[in-house]
Amino acid sequence: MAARYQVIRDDLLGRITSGAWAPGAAIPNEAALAAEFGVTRPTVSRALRGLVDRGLIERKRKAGSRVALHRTPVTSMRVPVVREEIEARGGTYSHLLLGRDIAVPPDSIRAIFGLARGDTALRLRSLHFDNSQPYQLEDRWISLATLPNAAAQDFAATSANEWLVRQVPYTQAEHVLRAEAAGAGEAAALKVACGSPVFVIERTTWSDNAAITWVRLVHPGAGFRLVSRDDG
Amino acid sequence: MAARYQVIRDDLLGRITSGAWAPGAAIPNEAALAAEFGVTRPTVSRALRGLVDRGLIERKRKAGSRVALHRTPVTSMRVPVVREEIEARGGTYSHLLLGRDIAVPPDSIRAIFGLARGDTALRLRSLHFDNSQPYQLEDRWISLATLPNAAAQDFAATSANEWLVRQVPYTQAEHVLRAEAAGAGEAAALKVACGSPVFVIERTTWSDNAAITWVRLVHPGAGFRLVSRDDG
DNA sequence: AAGTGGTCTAGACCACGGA
DNA sequence: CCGTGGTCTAGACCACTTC
Repeated sequence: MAARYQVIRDDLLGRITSGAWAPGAAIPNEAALAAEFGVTRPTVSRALRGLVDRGLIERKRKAGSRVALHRTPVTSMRVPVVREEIEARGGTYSHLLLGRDIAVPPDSIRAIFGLARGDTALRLRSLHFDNSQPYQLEDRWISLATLPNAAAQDFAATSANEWLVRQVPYTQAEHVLRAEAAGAGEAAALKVACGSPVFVIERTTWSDNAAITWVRLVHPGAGFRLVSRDDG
Repeated sequence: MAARYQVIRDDLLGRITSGAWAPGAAIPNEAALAAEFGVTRPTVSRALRGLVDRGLIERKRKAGSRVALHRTPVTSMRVPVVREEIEARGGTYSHLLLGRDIAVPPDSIRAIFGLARGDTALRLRSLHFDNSQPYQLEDRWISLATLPNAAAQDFAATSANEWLVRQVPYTQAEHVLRAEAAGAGEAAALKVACGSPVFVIERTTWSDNAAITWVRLVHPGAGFRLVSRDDG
């Protein structure tokens, strides 16, 4: 069932977590481990690569391998697609297109999209509902330089996010997470008190170094949590 | 410089992002790609594995490989170590131990630690400063069942987090991120208005399925953002 | 100079799962 | 059944880094 490189990886993982190999300690070289486990060196190499990917060990040629001193606390985070997130909970998803226009974006967006002064982009504002309750307020800019055919698309039926992922697989993304006080407009749309805490996600998405879209997602603070789970 | 498997991986990545291979489309099998690039099959396999890890393609035996339809929006998130985060910005880090006692934890913590009713754990409350400004309020429980020697440790000098990562490399972690309104005590400690938005991180850490610690980190909303960057 | 990890080959066996 | 991906071997060459 389990591949040999996985068995070896987990075995070595156990030596680290059990403390048998303390942080900073040297690890036998690949040849020695290959002999110990009765496999060839490439197999050991693959097992060790898994530990490097998790930030558990550090390797240098000639110097050898060591248990990492400072674990880089990197976890994988899943920023949910609204529809899937809601339907996974058994809720009913719907959304409403609040506004759609082609306009000159603010300088911050302009810089991200690499637009010249006066260039325009597509702006969409919409509201997502979970069982008719406001769940997320979305303010999105789409680069028409990268996706000219977005101008012809009607986003009333399919949401912008669903349309976009179908168009271009993204290669890079950046998320900024913040807690803010709800502004007047946001509070009204989300039906919360003005000034109450909201969870804000700002996501910029690139495909092959070309910016596709920038979006600001606002959740009512009380009704939203982002969970990330990082398995060894 | 670049390894052949990397060159092949990036070449295939380009075919996907350029749209030459649309989402859902079939990819030539490993043998065909090996012939095309003039390498052996294991090298192609490694290149494709990189694309699977990024969620760009899906593979099934016999059925072959396809460009993924639904990109799983998984990004890696770096939850910063306070000291490093502050010092990286050129700030001066300091921290203050507000309280330390051995007590019976609330049921939620008890369940995570797997403790019997009435069992105790170590509780630490501390405040972290960036240039003498409150940066983060920390409320932590440490399982004495897993780490009995924590009871003998003085956490005034080294912060709990720094001590812990030196003790046990963790293998699993779960983060819950939320926006909340500051409570009275929190607001006072962080020097913000009561009810103003705060960014809350709750992290549970396990080593080899044994819970190590649970911590609640509260940041003033205006002064904190979490950035995650996912490179292709 | 020499040890270590990084990669690649040529060939092989096998498990899975669609037809 | 049998094509496909998943893995492993035995051996090799090379790049990097410390000695």
